[in-house]
Parts: sequence; structure tokens; C-alpha cells
Amino acid sequence: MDSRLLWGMVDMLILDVVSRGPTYGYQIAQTVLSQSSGYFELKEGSLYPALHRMERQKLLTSYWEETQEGRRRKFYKITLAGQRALDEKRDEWARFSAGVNGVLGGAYGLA
Amino acid sequence: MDSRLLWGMVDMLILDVVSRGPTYGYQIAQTVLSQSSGYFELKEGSLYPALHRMERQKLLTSYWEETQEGRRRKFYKITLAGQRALDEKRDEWARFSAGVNGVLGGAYGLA
DNA sequence: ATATATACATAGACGCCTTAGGTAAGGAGA
DNA sequence: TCTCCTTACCTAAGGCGTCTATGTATATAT
Repeated sequence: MDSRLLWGMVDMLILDVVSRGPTYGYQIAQTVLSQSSGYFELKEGSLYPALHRMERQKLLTSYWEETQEGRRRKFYKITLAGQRALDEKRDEWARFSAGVNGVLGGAYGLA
Repeated sequence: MDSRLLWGMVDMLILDVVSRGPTYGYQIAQTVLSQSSGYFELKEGSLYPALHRMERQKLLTSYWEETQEGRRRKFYKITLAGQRALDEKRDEWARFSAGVNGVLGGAYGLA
């Protein structure tokens, strides 16, 4: 896929996944990959900086957990501000995709 | 709007408008603005570099015309390669928006 | 032993969009 | 006349998110 399309979408996708309950980076990437039917491959170089950025912005909080097998995972929870940001981003996405489809459909005369 | 969302979309929107028939920069911006219900304000700093870039890539060709009032306009026509690129970008957009909606819809369990 | 999957992290490069500025002509209104 | 807005083109510099590449570390499978 054209990765330039991802600009500004990574945050929304991450927030959306985290909004369903605490989860960690690797799992977020797997979820996004699976629910986009393999389309969105969140690269580590985008994923982790985005998580850190959103934590700085207080949209997420984090805590470490250790599994019984000895692997460490950094879990993220969405904050109230994060939930609000997600809602805004969803609205923004709706307007954006309607805008694109409006232009693309323009050839066939809709309005 | 969040302008980062525009990444990679400007070319598709321009190609789409030009594909309907020869037109010029200012008019393209007006068309996109109108058909996105005022949502997409193509800035000159994005529009003209994009037109030049796509002309370099042989997706568009251009010619100058002078109006009776003395204004000069640079008209653009889409090439065969441009039409193919547009078709690809439309497919890409369809997959992309389906992917986003797949992730966003994931909370309500679709697959 | 080696490879793969899990799991985190960072540095530097890249490229498009933005802001801001420039040129130039026409028409409207004071 | 002077000012302002619209039309119409163009470019330079800055910002910033994503990518590639790299590093660390453990567990499991071959």
C-alpha cells in the first residue's frame, strides 16, 4: 500500500484499538493487521513513536507487565482526553472520506 | 481539517478533476473545493508543485491559453499513463477506506 | 545451533503539505 | 485615483510523521 496514505491515521487506529481495553504495542499491530484484512502493517518505526507521542499528549497511559514466560509488555490504557480525541478523529475521518468520495463521484454529477 | 490526512490524496483528486476534460490550476482548486462541500482547500503550495510533479511523471500535459480579458491560464490534460494512475489510485483509495472502516468497525465485531 | 516469533526501542532519511512571499492583470467601490 | 478583492501563476523554507535499518532480549521450534 501507499504508506503516505497513512499520515494522520495511525493515531486514530491505535486509539481505536486501545479504546476497547488495555493492550500493548505488538498486540495493537496484530489487531490492526487482522481487522484491516492484512492491509495495514503498522511498522515499529511508526507504532512505538506514536504510542510515546500520545502518552506525552496524555491520550494514553501505560504500565509494565511481566508474563509468566518472562516477557515484558507495556500496556496502554486510553484516557478521557484520548477518548475525546478518538471521537474527534472518527468525525474527521467521516468528513474526510465523504469529501474524497464527493470529489471522486463528481464526474457522474451528484451535486 | 487535519491537513496530514491529505498526504497522497492531492494527486488523485487533481487527476480525477482533470480526467473530465482540460482544465487549469485555479479551476481545479475551485472544483475540488465545491465538490467536497468546502472541505478540501487545495493550497497553492500543494496544488502547483503537484501539477508540475505529475507533468514530470508524464501523467499530465499542459499548454498555455490566453483569455480575451488578457489572463493567462495553463491548461492540463490527462495522459494515458495518468488515466491508469488514476484508476490505480481509486482502487487504492477503496482498499484504504475499507481497511480503516474495518479497523474502526472492529469494536462491534465484524471479522 | 539457527531461525522465527514475540516485544520493546531509537536514529536518520525522505517527501508532501503548509506558511509565507512574489508577480501580474481585471473589476468594484470609495 | 486609490484600495481591495478576485483571478492566476509560481517558489522557498520549515515542519513532521512514516519508513528503513538497527539494536536489545527472551521463548520456542527445527
